[in-house]
Amino acid sequence: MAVTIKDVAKIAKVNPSTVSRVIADSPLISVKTKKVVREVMNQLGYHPNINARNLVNQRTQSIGIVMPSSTEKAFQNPFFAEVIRGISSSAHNKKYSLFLSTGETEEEIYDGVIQMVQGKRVDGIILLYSRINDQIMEYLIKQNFPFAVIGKPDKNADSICYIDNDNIQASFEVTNYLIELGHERIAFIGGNPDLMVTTDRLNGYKHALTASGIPISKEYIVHDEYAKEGGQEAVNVLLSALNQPPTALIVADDLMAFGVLSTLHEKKIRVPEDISIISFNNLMLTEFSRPPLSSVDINIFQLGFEAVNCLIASVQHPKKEVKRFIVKHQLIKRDSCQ
Amino acid sequence: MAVTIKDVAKIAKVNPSTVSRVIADSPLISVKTKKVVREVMNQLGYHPNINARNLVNQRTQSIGIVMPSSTEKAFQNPFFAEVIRGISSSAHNKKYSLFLSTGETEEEIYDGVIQMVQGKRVDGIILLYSRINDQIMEYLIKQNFPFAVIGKPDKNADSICYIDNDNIQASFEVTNYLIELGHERIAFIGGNPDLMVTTDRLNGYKHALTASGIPISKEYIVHDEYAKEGGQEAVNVLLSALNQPPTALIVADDLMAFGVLSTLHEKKIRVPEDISIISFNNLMLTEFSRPPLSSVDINIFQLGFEAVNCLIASVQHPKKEVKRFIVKHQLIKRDSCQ
DNA sequence: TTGTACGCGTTATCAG
DNA sequence: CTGATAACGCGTACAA
Repeated sequence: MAVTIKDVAKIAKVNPSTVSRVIADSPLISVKTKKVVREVMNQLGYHPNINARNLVNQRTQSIGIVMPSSTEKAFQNPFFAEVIRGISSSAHNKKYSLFLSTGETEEEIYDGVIQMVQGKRVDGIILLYSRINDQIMEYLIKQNFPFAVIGKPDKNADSICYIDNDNIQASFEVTNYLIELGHERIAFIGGNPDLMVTTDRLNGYKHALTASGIPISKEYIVHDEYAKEGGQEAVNVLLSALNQPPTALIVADDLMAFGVLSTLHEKKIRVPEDISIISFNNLMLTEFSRPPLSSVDINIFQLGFEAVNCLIASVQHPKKEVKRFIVKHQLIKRDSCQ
Repeated sequence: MAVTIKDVAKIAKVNPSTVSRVIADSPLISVKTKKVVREVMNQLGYHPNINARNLVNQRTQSIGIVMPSSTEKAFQNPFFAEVIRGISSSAHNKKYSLFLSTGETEEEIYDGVIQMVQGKRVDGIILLYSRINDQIMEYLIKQNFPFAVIGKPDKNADSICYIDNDNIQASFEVTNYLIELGHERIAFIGGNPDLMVTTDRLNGYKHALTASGIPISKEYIVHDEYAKEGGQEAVNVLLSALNQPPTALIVADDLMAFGVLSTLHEKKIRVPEDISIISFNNLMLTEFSRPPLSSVDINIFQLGFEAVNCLIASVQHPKKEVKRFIVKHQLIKRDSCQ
């Protein structure tokens, strides 16, 4: 059995409550007593039992992280490693721990969240994605449980704490960049259309076209979730089936863009000579592709970092208005557009 | 205040202990009582308080995951997402939750582990990497705390529960593959030499050379940690500075291989015509590189999956001999070698 | 088959 | 400044 507060108390010849106060560094305790107690603590190798502490405090100093279903290909996107890095960094600063959701299906993850919340295992939750009609988000709202979303909620956006890029604007700029390069036949390859990030990027693209008087063609808009298959299929649809194939591609995600690049190469279509391509997220890998991929840096790390800050703020001051944060983006020009 | 076991008891007109037994589905309780209690539980929306349960049970049904320091570039390697996917899958099967270490420096992570262990926050720990003289591992051994390592421990290997590939053999095969293709000037680009995986892969390479009577040249062995800089520097050292440059490269990690590929391209050195290249891990991305990268599939998912199995086995039967698992590997030939 | 009583390790309130 | 005591929510011997 591990050493408890009582053991320390006994040896230090004080009451357990005194030891507890020493741990909390209460100013009520005399310097002398503190010193004695701390010595005994070190000597015995005392460490507080976190479960007991959580139980009595009614809070856990830990945050639940909800990832997409691990069966989804999206899970493997380095995006998540990077948000978690940001989350981890800020959480550590604020002395919070991280709890990971597990589960392969929607349903399993949903149940896991309920366990976390009702079981009082975490003080707040961060959703690493935002999609339409998400039951988890609805549940958290109904429970009035503190949470933060990375991405833009599909509804109730004004009462939800979320951290996002201005994806509409980013996509608008990207599209304009291509237009300025002289392109008019610009296609959009999106990911899962249920994700808000996809719709936002699509909308920015549409706005930009409209603003420049270029008609929006349904044939130029393709959705596909998976990097490889998506890449192949999208390219086939856009370049083989159309008699007016696009001269530039906007791809909603770097990973998918890799798939597209690879398919284009197989088809002996040169980038950027024959077709330009630009994507989003600016993963570390974009500089290694051939040609190096132009991409929008969305500061993934900061998304995670600020999510924790916002969440903790709303955990500590549940009444205050919800915090929000828009993380800056930046178009990184490499060699995939001309 | 949330609904507790007492609330349920009161309404169901039974004793709290009876409710507790119903939760545990004790065979002592009559079917009738169970039904009544369960109805009340549903009606009130009862969920057990996990902290209270952890406290009394002296176990938490959760596993601590220790990643490399988040400042290290290695953190971003998709390898980790994939192990965690495997861990998550098995953990969920076995009703275990996951707890993530945070911390940027060595020291912070070490402290975090101590908190987890002494605070009784987790029942066991999985180390996602293995390197020489790891203080965390030494601590866990000293504490006799259940843990599993992904990779091979540098010492006490026979008393530690670990999950690994046969990296020596894998590297041996890879090297032979290149030798069979007719290469004799084969270089090795390794990662962090403190990692066991690096040494194992290096050793397999050396064995194979020796077995074929090819002398081992120090000039052909380069270590570099980072994908990009590593790629550039390694290529410079090997191809520009030597008067007998290698005709084939074995790279210890796909990510680094990307860096190498990119640098080679800048230098207008063709792969595989001018130089062959092969690497390890078979990340999803390897098929997108140009040329698609030959790589060793090490079944990352399974590494994580089995790690949980081994760990839980040793949590539940601390006396039994430690479990081990060697995950199979497979050489995936693509187009980067000739 | 169910109820009683106690303990798990802390913190917080109230005396002193 | 410190001690005694009552929670926190649950599980489990022991009793009935």
